[in-house]
Amino acid sequence: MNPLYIQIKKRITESLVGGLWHPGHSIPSEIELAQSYNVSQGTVRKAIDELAAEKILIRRQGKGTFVASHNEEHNQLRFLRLTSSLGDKEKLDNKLITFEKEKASNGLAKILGINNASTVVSIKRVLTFNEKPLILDLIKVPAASFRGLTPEKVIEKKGSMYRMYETDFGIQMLHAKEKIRAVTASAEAAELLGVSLDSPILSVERTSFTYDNKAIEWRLGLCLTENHHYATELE
Amino acid sequence: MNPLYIQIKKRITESLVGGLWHPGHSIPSEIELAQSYNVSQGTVRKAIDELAAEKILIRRQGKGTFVASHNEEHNQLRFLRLTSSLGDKEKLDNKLITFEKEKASNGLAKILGINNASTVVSIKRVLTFNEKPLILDLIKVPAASFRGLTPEKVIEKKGSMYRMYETDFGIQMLHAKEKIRAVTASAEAAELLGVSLDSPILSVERTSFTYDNKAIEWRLGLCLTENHHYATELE
DNA sequence: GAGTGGTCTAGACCACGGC
DNA sequence: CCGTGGTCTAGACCACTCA
Repeated sequence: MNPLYIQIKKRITESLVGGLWHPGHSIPSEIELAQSYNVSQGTVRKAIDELAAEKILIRRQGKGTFVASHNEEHNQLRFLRLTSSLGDKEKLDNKLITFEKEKASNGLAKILGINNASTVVSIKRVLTFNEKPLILDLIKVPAASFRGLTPEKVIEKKGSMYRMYETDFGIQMLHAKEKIRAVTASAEAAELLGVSLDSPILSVERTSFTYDNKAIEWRLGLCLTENHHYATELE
Repeated sequence: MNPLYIQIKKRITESLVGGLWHPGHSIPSEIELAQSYNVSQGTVRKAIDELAAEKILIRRQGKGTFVASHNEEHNQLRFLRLTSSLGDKEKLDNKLITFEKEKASNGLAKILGINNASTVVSIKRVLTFNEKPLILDLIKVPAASFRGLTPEKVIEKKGSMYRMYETDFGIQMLHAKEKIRAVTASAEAAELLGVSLDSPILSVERTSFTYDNKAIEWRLGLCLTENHHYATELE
């Protein structure tokens, strides 16, 4: 049998997945949870500690424990690791290129955990910083999970896809895996990013996950790294 | 005043830095530490919990708590994020190109936290996988911290620089920051890696740190990513 | 002042490793 | 069997937030 605090953690996660508690709002206090689960406060505390470490919950002394939300300004770019090498502040913008529905390839279906040839929404866009194109994104999400996703919504949200997923579809991005390569610009990428053919491009392939490691989005980002770099930390 | 467990954590870290306990060996049991620090076992436990989360200590139920070591086989490549896209097992090898001592530039001195124009050891090498060149590394470390570092040592250790730092110089790599870019192959890189001029190359600039965030090594890795990718996780 | 999370303690019992 | 870390509990007190 699993340790008690792991079971409590699971039950809390289930309440989160089930939508019992909502992002940005508080969950019951440790004492209340301890009573309703019939365990000691210390056990609830340990369960919440882990969820807080995973950034799924946020503790605030004196106020309570809250469901993490990515709506706040400073969280907008939580998953955007590309930063200016000069350290200047930049104005982010979003230009939609295409918005289509299509059948998922076998590989994509496997990654997203959906049936072969299920419908996916395919979005192509260019992110600009200070009016200059920097990233060409190709994004694919299961249509079934995002009914009502329209080109207008993508444009309206100005590039904050993950924020839109949360507010409009109740789907939260919790973590992601990336594969990074150096490639040369294709004809399309060269044109959309405004560089010459065969310029070096940083290719970032990302699969994003929500609760319980359920894949929810696949995307390929092609980034210019002349004045920017991808920052990461090894531990 | 800091919480007690933070103070205990600091005292444990000091013992590690001071070399009182050695990598791979066990530290005193929680009960002994609690007695010698005059705190409860729970407080020591919380301090060790954090150090274990940072992979500085390793707990083993029934055996004790050990100082993390990177000598084990499976830890060899802890900081090598480049993996084969095909998933095959590969034979790693190491070819030393140049080994020189030089004066640190101002930028490098600042990164490494040493005086301007201090002497650094500069190493250039090529890492091969299955006999094929894959990474061109340029490594710079403060000469003062690595007295006795010779070309022979680099060759002998077959690419495990961090292992050598630990066993031969008592310096442990704990974490690192990286900046990643896509660039084109210089004439030198093209020749050493066996690709054509202007091929796309993944540039990985790394600064590595030991205890207390002290920088200890700077390196630039130029990687071929035709059949490999750099893997990372966002959380 | 009431309620929240944060720290600290003391003690009980469990699970694992090695003698 | 003993000693280790791992879990769980109960209770005390502190620090912070807000009415």
